[in-house]
Amino acid sequence: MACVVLLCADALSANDVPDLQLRIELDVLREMLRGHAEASGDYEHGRRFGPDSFDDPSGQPVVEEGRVEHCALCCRGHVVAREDGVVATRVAGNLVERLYHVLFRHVSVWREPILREELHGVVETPDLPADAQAKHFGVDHAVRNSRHAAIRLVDGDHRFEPCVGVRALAGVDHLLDAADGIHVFAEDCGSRQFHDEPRGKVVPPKISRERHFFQYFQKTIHGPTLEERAVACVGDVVRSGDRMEGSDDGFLGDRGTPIEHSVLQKVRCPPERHHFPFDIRRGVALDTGRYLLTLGNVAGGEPVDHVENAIDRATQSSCVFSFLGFEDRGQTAVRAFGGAHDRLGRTIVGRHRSSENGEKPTIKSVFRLHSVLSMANEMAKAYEAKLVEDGIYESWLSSGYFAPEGLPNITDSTEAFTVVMPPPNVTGVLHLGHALENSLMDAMVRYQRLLGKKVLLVPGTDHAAIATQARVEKNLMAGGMKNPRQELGREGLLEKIREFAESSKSTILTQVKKLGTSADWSRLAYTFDDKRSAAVNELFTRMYNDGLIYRGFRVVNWSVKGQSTCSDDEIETIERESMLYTFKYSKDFPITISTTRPETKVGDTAVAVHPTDDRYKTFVGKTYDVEFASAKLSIKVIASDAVDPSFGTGALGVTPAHSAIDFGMYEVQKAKNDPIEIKQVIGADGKMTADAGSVAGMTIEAARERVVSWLKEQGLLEKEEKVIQNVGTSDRYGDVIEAIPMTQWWLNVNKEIPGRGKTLRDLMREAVTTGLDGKSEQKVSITPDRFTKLYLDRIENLRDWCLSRQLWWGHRIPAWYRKTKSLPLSEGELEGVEIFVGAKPEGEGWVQDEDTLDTWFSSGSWTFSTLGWPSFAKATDGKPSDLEQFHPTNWIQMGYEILYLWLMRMILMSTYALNQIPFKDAYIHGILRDKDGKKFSKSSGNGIDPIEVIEEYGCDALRVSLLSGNTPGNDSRYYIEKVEASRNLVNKLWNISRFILSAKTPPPYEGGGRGEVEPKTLADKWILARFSETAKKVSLLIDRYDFSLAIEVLRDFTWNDFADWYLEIAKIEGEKSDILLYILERLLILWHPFAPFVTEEIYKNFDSGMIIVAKWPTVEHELSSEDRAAFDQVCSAVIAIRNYLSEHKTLPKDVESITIVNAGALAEMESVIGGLTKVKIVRSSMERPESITPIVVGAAQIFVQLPAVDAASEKIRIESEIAEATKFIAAQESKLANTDFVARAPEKVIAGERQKLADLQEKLAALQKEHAALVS
RNA sequence: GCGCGCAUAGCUCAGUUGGUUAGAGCGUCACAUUGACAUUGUGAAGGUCCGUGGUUCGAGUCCACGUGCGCGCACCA
Repeated sequence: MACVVLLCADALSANDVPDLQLRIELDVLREMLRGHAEASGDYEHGRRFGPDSFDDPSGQPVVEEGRVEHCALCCRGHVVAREDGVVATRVAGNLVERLYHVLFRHVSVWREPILREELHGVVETPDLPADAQAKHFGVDHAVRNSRHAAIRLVDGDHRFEPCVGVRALAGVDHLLDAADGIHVFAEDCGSRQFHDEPRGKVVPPKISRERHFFQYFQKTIHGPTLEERAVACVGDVVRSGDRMEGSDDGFLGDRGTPIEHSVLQKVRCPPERHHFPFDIRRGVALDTGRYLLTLGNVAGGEPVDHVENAIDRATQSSCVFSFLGFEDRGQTAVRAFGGAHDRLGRTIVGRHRSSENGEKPTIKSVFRLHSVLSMANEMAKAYEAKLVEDGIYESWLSSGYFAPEGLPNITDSTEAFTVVMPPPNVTGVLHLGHALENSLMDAMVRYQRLLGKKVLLVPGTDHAAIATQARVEKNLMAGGMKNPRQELGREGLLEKIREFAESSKSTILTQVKKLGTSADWSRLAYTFDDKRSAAVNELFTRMYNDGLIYRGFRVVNWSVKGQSTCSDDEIETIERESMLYTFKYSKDFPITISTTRPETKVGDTAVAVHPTDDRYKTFVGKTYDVEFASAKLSIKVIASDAVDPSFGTGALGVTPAHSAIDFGMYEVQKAKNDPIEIKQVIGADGKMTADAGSVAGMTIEAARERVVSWLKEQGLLEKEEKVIQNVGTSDRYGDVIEAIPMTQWWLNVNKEIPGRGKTLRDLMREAVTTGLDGKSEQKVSITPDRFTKLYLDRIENLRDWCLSRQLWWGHRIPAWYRKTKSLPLSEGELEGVEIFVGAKPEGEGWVQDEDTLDTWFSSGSWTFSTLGWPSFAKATDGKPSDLEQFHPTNWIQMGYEILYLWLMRMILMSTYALNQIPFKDAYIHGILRDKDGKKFSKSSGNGIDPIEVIEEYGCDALRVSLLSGNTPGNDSRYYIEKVEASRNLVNKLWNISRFILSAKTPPPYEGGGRGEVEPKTLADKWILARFSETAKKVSLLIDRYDFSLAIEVLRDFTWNDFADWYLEIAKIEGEKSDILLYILERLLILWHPFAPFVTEEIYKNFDSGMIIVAKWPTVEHELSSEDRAAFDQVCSAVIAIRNYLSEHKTLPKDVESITIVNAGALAEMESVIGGLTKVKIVRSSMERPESITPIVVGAAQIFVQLPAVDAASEKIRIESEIAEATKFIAAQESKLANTDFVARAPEKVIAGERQKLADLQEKLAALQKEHAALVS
């Protein structure tokens, strides 16, 4: 079995290792590490865990002879060989990580050694399999967080996070795992835990970047034989001919030059050298096969001369070396020590030059260096979102551009664009769903701002009555309280909730800002603040006065746990198994009935049958007195259409007090003047009432058992069967909803509104169909359209809305009673009570209703209560009010799960109060799910904090990843890989900009924008036209709310057209700065809605103010079809040549020349073709070279002069091309031979097809000619 | 039971009113890479567009039926 040993120099002594070869390595490695430890000030730590602490609990030799096939890396830690030949390793090491970073990551992280104490968090963990452990620690996460951790490390406070330790492990494991499915066991350091069993197989890396490195590593380190690798350890591998000369002008010089590959220097190594040499004393150089990677030693605080000595030694041993030094914080000077030249004699690594003032630079951190660079005026090598985002957001805030009044060139007549933010609940922290919402909203709003509109995004939060109260009560109960309401009382609990809500609110608002949301914070609203409360009271009062709100006795949804009613929309139905009992009330009772709720049967007052059911016809109208479980029941047999004669016995026991359906029958009977009784047997406390006979006072469950056993005793139970039943549960408290009759406040949706001639239902319907009062500008469109249908369906089945809640956290109902001792709970008590609705009435004895309003009552008024209704609805001093300017709002986004809860109520409230729709367009998005398609939720523990993602990848990357591939109304999944890809895209944009801006500083801005540019070459024309197309398309797509496609189009242009084609051509043709800047500036604007931060940061290089208020570009550049065809041909030619070279396994540098015959448009693009294919000589010619077979691109033939070509394989290539062409020609011909097609298809389509055929035929002819030549 | 959605490359998803040889990202394989970018470049492999039938000159796209998955609503006595 192949093993990888992860060795620990500190822990091993050579004597432990029987294998000589290995022992040599170990010696060397240990020496190396010691040197490393010494130099890094780490030695003492190393000693603490030195050889003495090594002790193999199993008594096995540390490494069994012949077992070890790879010796890869070294590190502090421990090695244990197990009987199965697997070598378990214990790794604490930072060296591995250092190597790892050095090898694969440029600068970036330079970790200080991990202290054992800090690792305890990791060490002290339960024994879990490694993958579970990885999950437990979030290893992937930790990997991603390494940079973040490093920052903390070098800040000098040495606060280590457990993830740092895991990070080290993860890195090593991945490296090793890359070997070949080897079992690698990683253990944490610390002798205390030494006797632990290894923890199992480590999961392979998931993140692409990491994988890439491993492959790279694997390819290069794991050479074919042990000898090679062993010898590589000795250090003396670079031949004396590889000179190492000092130089002062290396690019690591003293002039503040960017460090480039600072720690990692790439040095061309003779190809035959495939070893990784180490300098045993002072540094490490790894030959990866292509490069010799040299790593300078780290001298943590050591004087430079020490390092210099090291260099000398290193140089003597002919090991290529480089060293770096850094001065203290804030200084830009970076020094390179040592030097090296590549084979061409060019300086690769600058040699050290002592600092002028004689001070010795010391190495503190690599990361700091990066910061230094960012602080300097040049663009950093990679976009570091973390370093710029907060600053940029600050600058937006202080610019005033978030407020519509603060925007430039705004007048009263400027078109407004308003969006209200769906207010996040103040129940904790934001989740990824919020990140999606903010990305959508902010992209939209920024786009509109760039179009020059008077843009307002109103931010706010929602007190979320039930959700918040439930959360706080839960927290209190988790803290040991039994019944928070009882123990704290109304005011006490409210105080707690308020406290929680305020802290949660401030957290949330900070997070919303982190997401880059360009909201007008001066208009910040809260559903529970004074202004919004005033709007709520006003609405309630008006509706009451209009007779729409009434107090009614009704069966309501009751949550025993929450001690409150809830609306139909707040119920979540779940499936569960339950028993269906079939029985008679008594022996004499003529009809058998079924139920799943036997305990409620003590409240039965009737039995219902279908009117046409012959079985029971004779009983209808009769009343039977029975004694059921010691309760005296009077059961009347009634007929009702609601009964399904085919279900069960076709007869139904009617419990008016505890079933909405039955209550309906109760009302029908009352209306028919043939009333049945109503008898409440379940109380609000979830227990049986005094009316419940023998089960009075019992819990529901106990009562059920009791009734069932009674039925059995009496021999009344006929059948017992298991059924799957849907029951409603409270979505906040989770308990099963009981139906209980109560007096509550209701909103009547079917009553005509005085003076309007319409009901609320009518208004809600009109708003999405014809528009209010038939006005099309008062019509709400819903994207995607299918939700309109759902909405209308719901409208048709709408029932009165139960408004009152027995919660404390919320708007107290503005109703006052007089002459009541306690609040009425039953129908009868409604009478004789004086009710006043509005602000507190005059006079004595008024008591306010204890209840609060459904939270959606206040949310429903959100679009206009945030804009000043009712107090500031009118213009003052001739200035239009917010309401006049910004309502109806233009656009809103929300998830489909609140379509009924919120969208509907907003339409209701707004059409009622203002006779205006709340918004013109509603964009409905789906739910964001985790990578397995599961909903994010606290209980499944799959929650992801968007802020953490932002810290790691940047806000722009998160936004782009959430918006791309996400279509309206459809759920989407969240993948970290997607964020990574988006981060790469953002970085690409950054580097494109860096390249362009480093060539030329944008000229001063002159009002009206940087002037138009004139294309000089074909490529110029092409890119300008492509950009023009892109800009138009992006506008169109955003107008259609197709953010995903807009991003795709932008990405395609940015990466493929602009970076990969045009920028490469620009390098060849030169003198493109004007066009590049022209496009870049406008491209940044197109990107800005999606990636606001990076674009703003880059835009600083343009003297054009802030990009947030830039002008959306309109670009008009056309491309003639000839030019387009010509450019396409160039591209095809380049691709064909690359392809050809790839097929022939030939590098471009080995191609002597390329000759193009019948070049046509290609003739003037020779240098471009040469540049793009990296072939030095490209020429067009009338004469074809002898004995080469060309690539055929259109009419042109391209002859590539390879060192050697096999005629037979050429023949095969041509033949396969001929076959392919023939196939398509045949298809094409048959299509055109179809008379129906020619007769009926549009002209344009036919012409296109003909052209295609002609092109193919031309190509085929050329191919056949070549084939003939080859054969002859 | 009624209604809605989804089914396209190994994975996640795009695919605008029907019109090239169906796309992207990630992943895979091979190669390259010291002057913007290893967060890179180049090339390749990979698809019966769930099935059947229909409309049409032409269907991933429209229609019907079927299959599988998901969701909503109602019923759930």
